[in-house]
Amino acid sequence: MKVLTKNTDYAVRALLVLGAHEGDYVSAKRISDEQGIPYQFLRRILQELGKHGLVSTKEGAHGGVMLNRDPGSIGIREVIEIFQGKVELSECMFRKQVCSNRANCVLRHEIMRIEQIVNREFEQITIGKMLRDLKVLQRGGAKKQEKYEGASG
Amino acid sequence: MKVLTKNTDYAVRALLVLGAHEGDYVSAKRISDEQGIPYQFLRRILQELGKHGLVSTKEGAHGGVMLNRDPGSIGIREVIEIFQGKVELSECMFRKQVCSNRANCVLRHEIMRIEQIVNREFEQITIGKMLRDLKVLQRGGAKKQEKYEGASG
DNA sequence: ATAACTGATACTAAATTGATATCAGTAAAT
DNA sequence: ATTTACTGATATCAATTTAGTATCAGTTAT
Repeated sequence: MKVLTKNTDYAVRALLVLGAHEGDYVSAKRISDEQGIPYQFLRRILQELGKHGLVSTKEGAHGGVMLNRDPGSIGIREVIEIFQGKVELSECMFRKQVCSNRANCVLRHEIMRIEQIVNREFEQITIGKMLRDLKVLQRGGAKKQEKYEGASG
Repeated sequence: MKVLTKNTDYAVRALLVLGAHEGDYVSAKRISDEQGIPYQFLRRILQELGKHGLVSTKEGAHGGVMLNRDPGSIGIREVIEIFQGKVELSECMFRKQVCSNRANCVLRHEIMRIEQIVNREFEQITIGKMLRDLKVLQRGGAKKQEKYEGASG
């Protein structure tokens, strides 16, 4: 059971790159190369992020994509919702006979409680927070490296 | 984004029915009818639950399926893992260049922390707990009804 | 004019999900 | 012993989702 799809995965990685170059337009090509994300796939993802206002774009040569929001305001939850829809555990796991009184369904409450926890947690992981963590890693890391240009798995 | 599939949904509902008839063999047909679950689909689900030791089965006339464990020991997490595999947010969202130092990856830590929260929560919702909640509902509910034999949505 | 870009779609392959169908075997009731 | 009510084990299928590719048109810096 994989919770996050490639869409979301790639989007987050792209946002991290953009966050590391705030104020600059970065081309899809470059992000694709640096992150090893299939180019055309990434293109669509970036366009989607654009439609949702997370990034702004500039056409033509020297164009590209630029982060349009404070990295700290972009939580994983938002990205997930763009590409995978709202997190729902089940339409209603108990909509059938087991739970006849849907309105008061205690169990449904239980499920929704977890949904809220998950959403809150996802919301608290922001691009900004991730960038800070990455910087700590890079400063404290064993071997020095160019920004995102290393090649390791 | 739906977290729980029909497999899991149906399995939980079946386990609830079985939990309400502890010690008795209940046929797939009956569960299917009572819960509105497609018969053949349910059959496979019950067989799977059998293979994992959650239920025991009895062939032939008057046979069926019986709960093989204490309802309180069966958490949703276990059911999810049987039908959807372990809950993983992503193989490793940051396995590529963004996170070069995989072993110490702080972000991965963050993701795994959420995974643990989700798993813990799912684990704490047990068939036993659900059954208790259902009984409270039924005692306190507006209209009386036969055990699971009503028909409402 | 050309190279380096984005916008917008159309398309495809593979995997997953939900569901159905079939045949064989077992056990209780008659 | 035959019928009826069951499970065991698979095979098959359609729809949807996921991941990825391809194409054409338009924009901008040089």
